[in-house]
Amino acid sequence: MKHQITIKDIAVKLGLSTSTVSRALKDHPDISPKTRVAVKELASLLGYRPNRIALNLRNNSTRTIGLIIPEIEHYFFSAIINGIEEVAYKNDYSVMVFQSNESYKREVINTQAVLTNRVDGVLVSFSKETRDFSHFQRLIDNEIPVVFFDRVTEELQADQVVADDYQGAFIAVNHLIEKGCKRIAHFAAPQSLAIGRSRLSGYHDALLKHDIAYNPALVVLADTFDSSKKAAHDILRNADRPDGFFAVNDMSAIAIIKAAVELGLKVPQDVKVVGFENSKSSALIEPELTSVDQFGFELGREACLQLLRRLKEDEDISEFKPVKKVIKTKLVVRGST
Amino acid sequence: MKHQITIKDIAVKLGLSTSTVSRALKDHPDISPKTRVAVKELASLLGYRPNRIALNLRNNSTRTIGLIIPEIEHYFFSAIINGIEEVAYKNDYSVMVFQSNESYKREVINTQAVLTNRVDGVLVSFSKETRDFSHFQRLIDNEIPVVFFDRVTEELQADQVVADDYQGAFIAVNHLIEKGCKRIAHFAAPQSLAIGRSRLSGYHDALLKHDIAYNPALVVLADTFDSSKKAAHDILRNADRPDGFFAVNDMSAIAIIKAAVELGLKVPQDVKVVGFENSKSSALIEPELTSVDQFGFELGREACLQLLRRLKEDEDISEFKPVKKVIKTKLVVRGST
DNA sequence: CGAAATATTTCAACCGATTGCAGTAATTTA
DNA sequence: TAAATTACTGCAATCGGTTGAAATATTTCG
Repeated sequence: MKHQITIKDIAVKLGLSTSTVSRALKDHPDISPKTRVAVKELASLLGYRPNRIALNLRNNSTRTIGLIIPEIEHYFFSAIINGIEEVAYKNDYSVMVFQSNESYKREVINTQAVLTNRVDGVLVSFSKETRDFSHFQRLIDNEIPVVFFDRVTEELQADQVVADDYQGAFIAVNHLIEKGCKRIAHFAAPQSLAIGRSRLSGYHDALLKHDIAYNPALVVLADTFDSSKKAAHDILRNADRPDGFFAVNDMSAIAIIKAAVELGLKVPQDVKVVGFENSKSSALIEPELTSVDQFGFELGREACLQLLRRLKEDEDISEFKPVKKVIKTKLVVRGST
Repeated sequence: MKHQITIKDIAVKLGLSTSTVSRALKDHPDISPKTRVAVKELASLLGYRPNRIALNLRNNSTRTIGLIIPEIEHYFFSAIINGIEEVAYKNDYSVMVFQSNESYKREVINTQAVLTNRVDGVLVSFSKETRDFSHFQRLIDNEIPVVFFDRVTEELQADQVVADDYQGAFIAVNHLIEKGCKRIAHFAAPQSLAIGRSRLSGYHDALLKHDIAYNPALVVLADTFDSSKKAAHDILRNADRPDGFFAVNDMSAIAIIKAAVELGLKVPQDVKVVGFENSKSSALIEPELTSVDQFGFELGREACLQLLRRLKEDEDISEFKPVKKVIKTKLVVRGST
């Protein structure tokens, strides 16, 4: 990088001290109008921009937010990043992105990276592998505000922003029942994730409400396209195949539709399918997918706003009360049900 | 943030000077083994981590890359970010993400943001609105290496990494012709973008090769789902409707398929469609979409690698020779042709 | 044993900007 | 005209770490 114009350059050229220049630039009342004008003119002439790093050092703040996320290349997460960046931008913060790629080990390294980069706060959605949270505890111990979103844990004293997974699952399954489904399967996420548990629980309670017995055989661990396609093939070949599916995400739901079509079944006549996410893809497939919108953009916004709130607070850690923000979900009904 | 352990804390506790501690931590030969061990032990006991910001200030480098991108919430770009983050991570760089949201004005602000954040280098794919490039020239004037990817311009002396748009378009249209299409429409991106021009040109030349006259009426500006769906409806209602479509991206292609289906046309029997991107969605729709894979992840990797190369160089700006890296594309044939 | 050589540690300046306090100049007041 | 205000401006320390040069401690050797 070229030599950047510093306050000293301006000071030397005008025969002033750096302190005077500094004060002139920020309209300090002590500085005479003449000096102030001269300094400002020269500053803009030279294209002076304050060195943020020097300020960072002095203020012990970087106006930077660290974002640790499983994978960017996934509609839901990219929508979240979009929301986060939007709020950060409006509040003059920058966002540093770190992917864990669903790897616990890499996630630990990511937490070290946000520490070295001295970000002011961190937004986290942890990996599927993560069971131990001490690397996040380390951030909290350093009094770096951490807000978890989507993938959260009760094991840490930290803010959470999540979609209302339980409610979303409940309305989805309720919808299937109202559409006449009697035998509803659930393709679930790992039960180590709260979203996995909440969605299963919503599924369970919606069945109960309609006096349908909960049948563990109809709950399958399958949250990717490939695993879901395979599982759907298997389960749909049974004589007593399900007439409805509630999938933990859209990819899984789409895989189910594809499997059903491949087996000569008609969607929604023979099998109805509901996804979770309301991704762009849900409107593209045929039939279009009924899905629970979990408002990723909103979720990102809220998570970032909550973090900014923490950053503004006088952090009296002894009085810390974690906040849990739940974003209501909404069923978007389309052709698959 | 809590008080972070500094070199001074260690120095005071051991009755040493900060210089000794600093040297001990980096195995400087001047330091006696006894001191070195003592310092290192205390450092790890206290959980000392060097303050990156102080180093940034001194070294005038942040080991941070700025990324300016139209929108994160788009498969192609998120794949690129993925590739970039991957390379940055392996080389111990961090990535700061700035969205332009396809807005020129915001893009200008983004370039200022990367300047204030004193990133070491910048990766850019500019907005559809951008006609004037002086904000990027400002970065270059500051001797901050800039690498453009996907959306590039010849107006600036800067490195470029692009997919082989011409070749991709050519093989796509060639494929349509070989499949029997006689009347091929092209849904194009704005001609202000190089990708728009290159893909049109590939389309044009593939027609020529097969002695099919180029018909301007078959070239439509439509690069979003909605605009493409509308345009496809219009053009497919004509008596002399096209029997093949080459769309500038997958969203556009999918919209065409949807429109065709809505009009009672069969894909690929009545109309064949090729997209560009090979996004996740292309394999989800029915029929699955034939598409030109532009390897977003690779493109991101290469762009970041090129930037890192520049960062390593002794930047003798007078001898700067821009590099243009072209990533070969590949046609992925599926059910839509 | 004392000087020279070597080993180890400290001093002080620096990176760029901020800010409390001291200092100087200009103006007002007695 | 001298003293007291007031208006400006500069000094120096600070943020945390690095590094050339100087200082001190320890060894080595004649």
